[in-house]
Amino acid sequence: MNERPQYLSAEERREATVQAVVDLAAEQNPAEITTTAIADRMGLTQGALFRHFPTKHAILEATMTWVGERLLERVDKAAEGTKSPAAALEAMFMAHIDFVAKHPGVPRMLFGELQRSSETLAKRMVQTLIRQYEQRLRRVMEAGKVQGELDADLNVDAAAVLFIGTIQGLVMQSLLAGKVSRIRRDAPGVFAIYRRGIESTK
Amino acid sequence: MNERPQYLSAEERREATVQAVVDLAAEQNPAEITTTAIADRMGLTQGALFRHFPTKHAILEATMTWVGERLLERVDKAAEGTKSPAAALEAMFMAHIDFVAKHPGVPRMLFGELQRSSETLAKRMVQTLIRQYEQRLRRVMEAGKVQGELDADLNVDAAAVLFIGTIQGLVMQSLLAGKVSRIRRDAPGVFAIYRRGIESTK
DNA sequence: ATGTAGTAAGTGACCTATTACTATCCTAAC
DNA sequence: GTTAGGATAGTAATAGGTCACTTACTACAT
Repeated sequence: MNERPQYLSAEERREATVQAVVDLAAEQNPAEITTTAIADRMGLTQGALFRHFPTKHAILEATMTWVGERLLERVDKAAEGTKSPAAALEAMFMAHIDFVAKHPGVPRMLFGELQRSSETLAKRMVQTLIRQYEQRLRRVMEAGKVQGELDADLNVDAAAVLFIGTIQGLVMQSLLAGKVSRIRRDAPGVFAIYRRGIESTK
Repeated sequence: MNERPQYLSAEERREATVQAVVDLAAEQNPAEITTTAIADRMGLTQGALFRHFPTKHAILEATMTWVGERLLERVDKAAEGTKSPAAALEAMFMAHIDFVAKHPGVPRMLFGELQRSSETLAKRMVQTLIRQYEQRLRRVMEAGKVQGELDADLNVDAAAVLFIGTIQGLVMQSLLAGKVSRIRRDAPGVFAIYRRGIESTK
């Protein structure tokens, strides 16, 4: 047991801070996360955070970077091991659902950041993230159209919007029920309808 | 011209206050709407609001009541003049999109209220609203299954979740682009995919 | 011994709500 | 009609709380 206070390096603290934010966002309204709450969670005093980040906003930016990297990495990896575009889409969906179920605060933070009136850096990062995500979706869908798995007349832009909306709907449902477990439970049924909407009639 | 200040009745002020909140939510982050901002919009001083509402939260509650009544009324009316369940669903969707395009702050307020950690009355009202909405959707969909327009094996609960998610996705897209007009523009394409996902294969 | 991680105690900005006072409206009596 | 006067809508100022961020100092590591 190490009862004495243990000083961490700057990079370790930055990493731990981001983790604290992601965890807190799962438990409470992301908009209401204060620097005091973050510091408490880490066992530090509030002022200590400003040794590693110049502003609270910089903490949010670091968190967005973390989220973006992790989410895209997981979704990409899920798509890699698949044999067809339709299978890739389903794998991406399930990987995304898995990520959201593990970090329920993340989609809420993203949505909250998008609502900001001022053009903050964090908001810009979220916009970039979602655009990159949509680009991946469109690429897979185009491949699916060529291959014949997906409807030849499919509106790929609309399908990408709906893909993300599908997840957003599940997140909303989990907020309604107050249970994160609903996301995993309801995901297959919702995706089945989505797939039916984009696949070719065999 | 009436240059002199004109006093309004209590009920008129309550109505005007709700309108101010709905309008402000369209322009800025609903979470950042202050009583000063509401009062400024109405041409009053901040303290005057507390003549008509005991707390800021009471203002939000009144706004939620307004939103719930208006939205359900419009959706119900749209469904009335239709000849089939599938047509009713499309009319409900378009009425909802029309409402959201006219009041872009509304879905953002609802989602933000759902995120509250504390169990506020306003949060409860949003939960009730969405449940009532889903109930209407399920009823129409069940009728569609009986009639044969919708897939006999359709998971009605999942379809209701996706219906709302579809709108949520469009709202997110409008936030990404910073243009409310995208909602109306993209709605038909997105709904086409949704309908394809739930209708019976002819 | 020196640089860095952390603390404790502020500071000023902003926000909700209250209070003491003023302006306007409405009604009833003349 | 005019007007006294109570009821109500509104103002200005401020109290009290919370929040992000700063500063002066201390503990720790190498």
